[in-house]
Amino acid sequence: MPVELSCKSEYALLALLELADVYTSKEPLQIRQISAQQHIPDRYLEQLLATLRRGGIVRSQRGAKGGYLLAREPRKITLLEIVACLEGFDAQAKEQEDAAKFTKTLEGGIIAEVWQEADQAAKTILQNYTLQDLCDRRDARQQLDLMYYI
Amino acid sequence: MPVELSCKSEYALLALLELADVYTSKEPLQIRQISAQQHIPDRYLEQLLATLRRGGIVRSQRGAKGGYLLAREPRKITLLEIVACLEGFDAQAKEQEDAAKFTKTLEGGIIAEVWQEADQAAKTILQNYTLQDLCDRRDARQQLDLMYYI
DNA sequence: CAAAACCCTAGTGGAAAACCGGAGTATACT
DNA sequence: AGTATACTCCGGTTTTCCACTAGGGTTTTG
Ligand code: FES
Ligand code: FES
Repeated sequence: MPVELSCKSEYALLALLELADVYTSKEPLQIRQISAQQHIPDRYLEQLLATLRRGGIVRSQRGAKGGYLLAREPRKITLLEIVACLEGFDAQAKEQEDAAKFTKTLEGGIIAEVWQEADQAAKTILQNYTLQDLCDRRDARQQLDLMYYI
Repeated sequence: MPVELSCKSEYALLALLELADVYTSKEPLQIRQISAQQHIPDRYLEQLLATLRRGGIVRSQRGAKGGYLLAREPRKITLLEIVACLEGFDAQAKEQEDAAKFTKTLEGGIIAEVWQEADQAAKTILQNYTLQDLCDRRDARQQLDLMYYI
């Protein structure tokens, strides 16, 4: 119940998985291709990729034959970093003001502490997964499904 | 970033802390008193307490001289139970449909799995805190603040 | 019976999230 | 150089959700 998976993060992860698949080719992937493949509204995905670029997770190449590439190897990109990039900036500010509001009262401060502990636990999980891990896991699953099919 | 603390949960926890304080007296506490003490909109708190009652966390006594009491000792009420009661029912349904939507595609399923793992980690934290723990922690903090003041 | 409390159900307002559109800018290819 | 392509910036719209409000009903006390 407590951990949210926003539409934003989901779209971004799907897009990054696509980029991770073609990472070794060094060829950029275009918004259109990704949005068609993963059924994501292209104009919206554009915004997300721009945010990821500003966050240093993705590189972009402008002009004809342009597109997006991962800025680093999939092994070096954690899920926490991704979601922090997308929701982190304003969310972090939001969190600060929430903490401030709560800490005005003693009880509120205690509650905020416990919630931060829970939050930290969830973050640690996401910290320990990389894009590569997701790819590997998906490939393994696909193999398994194939074997069952036969 | 990922763990939400909704207004609902916050209000409910504050109210339950009040109830926990007077638990031994076996005297019911009224909505008005709680809302005044913790600055919670009374009409809203009413709904939350109703939900907590349906969830078996709180008992109510109707009529004049009525009010609310904890259904069990504070030691036997976990924070997870509280938040699950408040956001759980529709959130759980929501979660199911999300999982179903994601699992339609292979990538979506993988992502959902990871998120559930993170969610589980956060839940475990909340599972291991009871209302009594919060009270104790608050009291300890209060003592400390007092000592610094002197 | 009347007052005090809880009990239900619905509805409102506003903010945030998701999504769309248009004009601008860089790049590649001919 | 010129044109097509694709990213970039920024503003607007739609939709969804949440905190909150409201009104009428039921139970208990005295
Ligand atoms: S019920 Fe909300 S994450 Fe499981
Ligand atoms: S930034 Fe969202 S919980 Fe810490």
